[in-house]
Amino acid sequence: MPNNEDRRVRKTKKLMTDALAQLLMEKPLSAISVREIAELADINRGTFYLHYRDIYDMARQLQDEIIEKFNRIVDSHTSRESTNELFPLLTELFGLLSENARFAQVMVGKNGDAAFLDKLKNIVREKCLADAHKMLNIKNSGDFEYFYNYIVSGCLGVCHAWLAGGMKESPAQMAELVERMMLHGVRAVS
Amino acid sequence: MPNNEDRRVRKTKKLMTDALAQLLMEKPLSAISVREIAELADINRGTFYLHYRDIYDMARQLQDEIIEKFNRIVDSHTSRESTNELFPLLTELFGLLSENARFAQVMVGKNGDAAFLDKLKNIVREKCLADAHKMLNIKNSGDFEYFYNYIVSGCLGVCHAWLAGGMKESPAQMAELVERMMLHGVRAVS
DNA sequence: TCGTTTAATTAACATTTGTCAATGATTTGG
DNA sequence: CCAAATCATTGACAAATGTTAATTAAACGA
Repeated sequence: MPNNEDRRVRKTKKLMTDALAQLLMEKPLSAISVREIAELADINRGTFYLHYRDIYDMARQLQDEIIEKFNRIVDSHTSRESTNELFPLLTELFGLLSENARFAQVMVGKNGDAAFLDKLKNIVREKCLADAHKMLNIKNSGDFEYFYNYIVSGCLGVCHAWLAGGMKESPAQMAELVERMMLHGVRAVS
Repeated sequence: MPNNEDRRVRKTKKLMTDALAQLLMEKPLSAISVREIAELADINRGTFYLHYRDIYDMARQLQDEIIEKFNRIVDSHTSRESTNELFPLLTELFGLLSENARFAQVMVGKNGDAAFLDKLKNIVREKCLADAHKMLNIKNSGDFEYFYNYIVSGCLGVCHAWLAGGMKESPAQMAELVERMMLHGVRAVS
């Protein structure tokens, strides 16, 4: 039992997923039809609806698999007394992206889904805000909300650039770069 | 001649645009149908297709109107010998957002369109990269691409937070805040 | 104001999307 | 291996989407 799903389900889901990944390389989700996926995956069109409500539901479920892993990583780095070690957390997160690059690359890019980015942002918000205050050494300012958004969105932009550029750097290298930018800003780096 | 379009076109386009804006307040573009827009705007469904190919085409055209204005503002601040004055440019851009808040707020948010953000980023890339090197005082590093993405995406995240929060601050206040974050990072602010 | 031009409506149509019951095929647990 | 359960396929269907030609209505220029 390699999974707790029926082997047939795994097979057809993989077929559909591969088809979607292929289609996403050339057009946005909004231009992809169920019929296309079914034809490319060589399955009956009705079969699609046994698993997903529509194209967007399919994308959301695939996203949620990544989100869940993202969540677990963040949890494992904030629960244990929060040593405030940013680098190991970032390294793991970049590793997660590279392992799921096929979809993450699209979902974070111009053909991507803003809701996916929003979910990622909210996870960070809920779980890292306390730490963020400490780490960033921000005197409790009314502008904190903007600082937070600047940093988190900036990081996601870097993730996108990394994925789009073919992930030339290692997760550890990216973690180091991002940590420095977060803590000291761009100018202090170089 | 208040516009170069037929008065009827202006009227129906406004009806459709208002209907879309209203619908976008409660659901994403992918959940909005042509039929809904037509009913809400009280026009014939076929009339929609005289102006737009589909919902996404409509959104894209509305985006492009904002993009065009964005472009003009950036141009007017980079063409004239580029005094490198960031603050006036940012102030105008935040002003543009506030004037088009009804759509900008959605397009930048979680129900938004990643392609819209991508276009904005690319405008900045094409027109501000030279200036950015000077302003940010970055020694030509291989990581420049990441710095650039961090800053631009960070700024867009701040724009989103500002729009989503009801635009409590003035464009000038936001310009000042963003300028400081861009040049000196978050930590140096507060 | 009048004729011309252009847009909006209507109604019919083809295509696509989503749903469903019946059937056939495969997996799983025993 | 067998039987029960689960899944995929098929074909039919309703609803939604997109297209079109003919008609009606409105705006424009002179």
